[in-house]
Amino acid sequence: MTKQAELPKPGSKVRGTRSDRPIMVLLDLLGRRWTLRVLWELRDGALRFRALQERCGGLSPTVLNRRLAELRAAEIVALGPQEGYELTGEGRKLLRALAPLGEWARRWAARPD
Amino acid sequence: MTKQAELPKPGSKVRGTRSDRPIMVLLDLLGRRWTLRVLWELRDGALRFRALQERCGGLSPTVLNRRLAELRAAEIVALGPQEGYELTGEGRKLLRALAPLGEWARRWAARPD
DNA sequence: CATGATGCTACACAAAACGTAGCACAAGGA
DNA sequence: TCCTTGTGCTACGTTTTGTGTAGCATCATG
Repeated sequence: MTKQAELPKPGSKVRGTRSDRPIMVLLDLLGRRWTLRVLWELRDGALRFRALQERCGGLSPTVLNRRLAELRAAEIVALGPQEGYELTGEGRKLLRALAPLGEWARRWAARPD
Repeated sequence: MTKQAELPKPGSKVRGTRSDRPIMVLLDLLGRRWTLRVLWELRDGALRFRALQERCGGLSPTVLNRRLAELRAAEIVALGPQEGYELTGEGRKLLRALAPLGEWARRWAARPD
């Protein structure tokens, strides 16, 4: 066993944060490098470790593994033995809550500079 | 003038990402440490530099300044001379797109472990 | 001309992420 | 049996990013 994934959970102090409000915990978790991207890439179904890594532009396995451990500890992502990494029920809800970002990003990218 | 804020914009390659799709650019921007938190803290109105710093648990001015530069370059945040840092019109829309997170986080924190 | 508030920078140190290599295990085929 | 392929994952040296503290320049106020 290696080091336990540092799952931010209410009650424990969060990286640089004194608050234990759920939203802070969540923002901390999602604010780590690649986390949002990983979730996004899982939106259409399960992916195996290496496939996920490739989708994310070949990020280092070190970080991918850590992010996956965190997301699994948070019960947002699960590893199915056949299917690979996939969103849990809650994970899918989270992604749905994140969905408006796609629309916003498209308009944002088209802004006149 | 110091180093230009590395504004991810479509067309430029994004940190570790070869894609120029707007959503990737956005996920990269929001996935930097403290970015989501800073936006969240600005949800109720403008804050001055030091106030914002304190709200974020006293993060270092170095990083806060960099994040603010990025968000200003992205036209998500603006600095009003009297009011302080505040969300732009687009910024407010982005935060509205992010709003469901609060609800999700509350249910998520209450999950039975 | 002090005082306090503003935004911001410098710098030495620590933590996080990167890139590459490779391990242990299991399944499939020769 | 041995070879290959794919699985998730770890080691380790380098680079990038963030931290913590100090302090600067500017401006308004007393």
